[in-house]
Amino acid sequence: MGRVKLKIKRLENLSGRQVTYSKRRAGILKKTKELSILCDIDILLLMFSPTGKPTLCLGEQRFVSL
Amino acid sequence: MGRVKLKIKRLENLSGRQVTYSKRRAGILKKTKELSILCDIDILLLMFSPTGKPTLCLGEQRFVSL
DNA sequence: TGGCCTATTGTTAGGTC
DNA sequence: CGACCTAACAATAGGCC
Repeated sequence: MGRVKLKIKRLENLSGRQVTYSKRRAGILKKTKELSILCDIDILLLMFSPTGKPTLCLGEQRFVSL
Repeated sequence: MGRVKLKIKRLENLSGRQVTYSKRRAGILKKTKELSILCDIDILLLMFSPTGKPTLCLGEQRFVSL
């Protein structure tokens, strides 16, 4: 999606990785929460930003960025 | 998306939850892998199906359904 | 359950502030 | 870094096998 189609390979630019990370992280967190509610299931999601900052998501609970 | 807009609330029908789980799980797993590759980061995703079957995904590695 | 199909709605790249 | 905008492209609900 987006104005241009991205090839799924490592983005060479750090700032580009951070911007893409922030945007896509929001989308994945949203889908994760929706799935946990729709299907009434447990989901654990832990990811680290390109600079190492962790984000933890436990189902429909508010996600925690440490 | 889809033919009809779904309200984000628990699906009352078990078979419906399983079908939705299967379809959306595939989408989330895809996005998780893309993000780990694009941004060169670590991601851990663990989720349980409506019947309790776990799926573990570690970044770009092939996901493991136990 | 899983794959295919397609109308519809959702996500996001690039840019600006 | 986050919020907002919007054109493009992607995910998916429902249906059928």
